[in-house]
Amino acid sequence: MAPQAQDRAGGSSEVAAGGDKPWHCYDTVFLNAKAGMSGVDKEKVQKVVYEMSKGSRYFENEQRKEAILQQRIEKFREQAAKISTTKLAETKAAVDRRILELEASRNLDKTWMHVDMDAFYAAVETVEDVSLSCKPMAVGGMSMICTANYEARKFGVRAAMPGFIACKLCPDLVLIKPNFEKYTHYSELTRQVFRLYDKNFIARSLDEAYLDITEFCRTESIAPAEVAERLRKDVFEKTKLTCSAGVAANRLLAKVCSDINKPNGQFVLESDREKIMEFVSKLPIRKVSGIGKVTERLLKDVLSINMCSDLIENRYLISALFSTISTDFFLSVGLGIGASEAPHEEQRKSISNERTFSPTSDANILGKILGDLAESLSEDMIKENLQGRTLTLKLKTSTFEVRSRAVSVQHFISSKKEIESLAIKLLKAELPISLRLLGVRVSQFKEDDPSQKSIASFLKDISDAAVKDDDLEHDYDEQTPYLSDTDRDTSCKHTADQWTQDDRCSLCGERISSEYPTLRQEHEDFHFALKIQQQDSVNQLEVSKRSIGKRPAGSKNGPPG
DNA sequence: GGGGGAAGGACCA
DNA sequence: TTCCTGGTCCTTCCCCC
Repeated sequence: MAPQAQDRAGGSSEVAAGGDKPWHCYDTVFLNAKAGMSGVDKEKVQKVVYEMSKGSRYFENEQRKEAILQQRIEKFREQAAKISTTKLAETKAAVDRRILELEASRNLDKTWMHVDMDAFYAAVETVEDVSLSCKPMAVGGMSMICTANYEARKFGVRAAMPGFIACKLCPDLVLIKPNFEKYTHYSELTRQVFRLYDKNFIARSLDEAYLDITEFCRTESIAPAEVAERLRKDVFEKTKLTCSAGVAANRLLAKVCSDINKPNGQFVLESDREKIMEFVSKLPIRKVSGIGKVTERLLKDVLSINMCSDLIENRYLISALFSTISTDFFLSVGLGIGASEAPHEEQRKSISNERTFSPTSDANILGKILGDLAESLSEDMIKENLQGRTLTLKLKTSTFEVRSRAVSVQHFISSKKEIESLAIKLLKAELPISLRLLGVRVSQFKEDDPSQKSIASFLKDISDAAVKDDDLEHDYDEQTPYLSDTDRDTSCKHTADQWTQDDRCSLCGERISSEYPTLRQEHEDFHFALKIQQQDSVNQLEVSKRSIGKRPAGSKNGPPG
């Protein structure tokens, strides 16, 4: 897994330098060449992108980020200059030991293939409308392009580029609206082929997958190169789409290899340590998945690292400057070591929904958008049977600054009302504000699904939890900011029909917020269960009720007990 | 000082 | 006139114990 975050940024110090070619200062991700863009007039593209962008709020924000990056680079340089020879000597032993450990973990017995469909969305559109085949075409809209065909790439048009800039670069560009149902259908056709080679293949997106072809090569007694050719032929016959493949001893290298002879090509890297080290010595760091624009700048500008082998040459400085996780990643890349075992089944960690709109500071409009987002997120969560206890509100200001605000509750939420109510609370704390994007995300999922349980097991669970932890008073985390005491839900020991209009229990006077219907529902479910379990003693049930909304026994996701 | 939540950011397709 | 969306992981900061 790639390390990310702040300590992996970098920079060339031309930010607002100006000069007679000011566009050289403006570095965006879509100036990075992709397959099919080798003959592009980079100078012209850079100039057009700069001219179209300068002065905009987006551009100003990019400059702000660039300035921050520069500061980080300077800080790193200062730190690097301060590292004494004594400190480096101390680092040396640990780093060399780590390299030996990584070498010991190198596995050359596996054969991985990375398959990448060529300009997938654009290719699907062309299969369905052959007249597009010789025209420059991109899938996307005026604000953003998802992918461009190879004709369009000749003009410098590529994914992640705004459509209006693409149209300036290529006035004859045909823009097609994305149709994800269509792409999903074709993706499934490719996956039917992948399954024949590795039934446990790892799908990374609609157009990419990793296949462990070790067994296939062995049982069929054929070389990996032949397997790749056969698979690509099968995919084409099934879909009329071309793909590229990379074969290597691990997924990190296989991914790099699939890009080498793109489009409609393949590259096999022999599973031999010497060959791998030679390959890595000529591999620019930016080609590695996990090293993006910022990390590349940091490594280049601070340590003059350009090729992956430079990571090993600079290993002591890297170790002294970066975190253990980052250092481990860089050393692995430098040695050409990557994951070669099948990964554990990955579980979703969060689910979200966001929307960009014309900048507005109208609280009513923002509230309406939040309501729509909450509704669609709730639908997605219900479809996937998910409930979570942390809600994060994402905001992008009209000046493109991104912020997030989060709140955790002690019960699990999934309904529109709960999501909306928490999101509105977080938004209110930010007003007045002018925004161009709002997003809602729910995380910290329930580990097991209570809807699958019988009422009896539900009762048993809450009863078990109660005897482990019986001092719950409030439904919110004690430390949660943004919420006053009056916002806190309070558990109650009485029956559902004793709630008054203002959600206060008529017997004990404690308050339950009407804004958290799940808790309320749980309460009512509990009393419903109470009626059908009349043989249980009142005492036992009161204990059970007090634990509703708390961490299930043994759960890692709950708040501290 | 360690654990955990919140915030921000890098990166990927 | 128009610079996305949805997801993961990492780091830093801060609070609490």
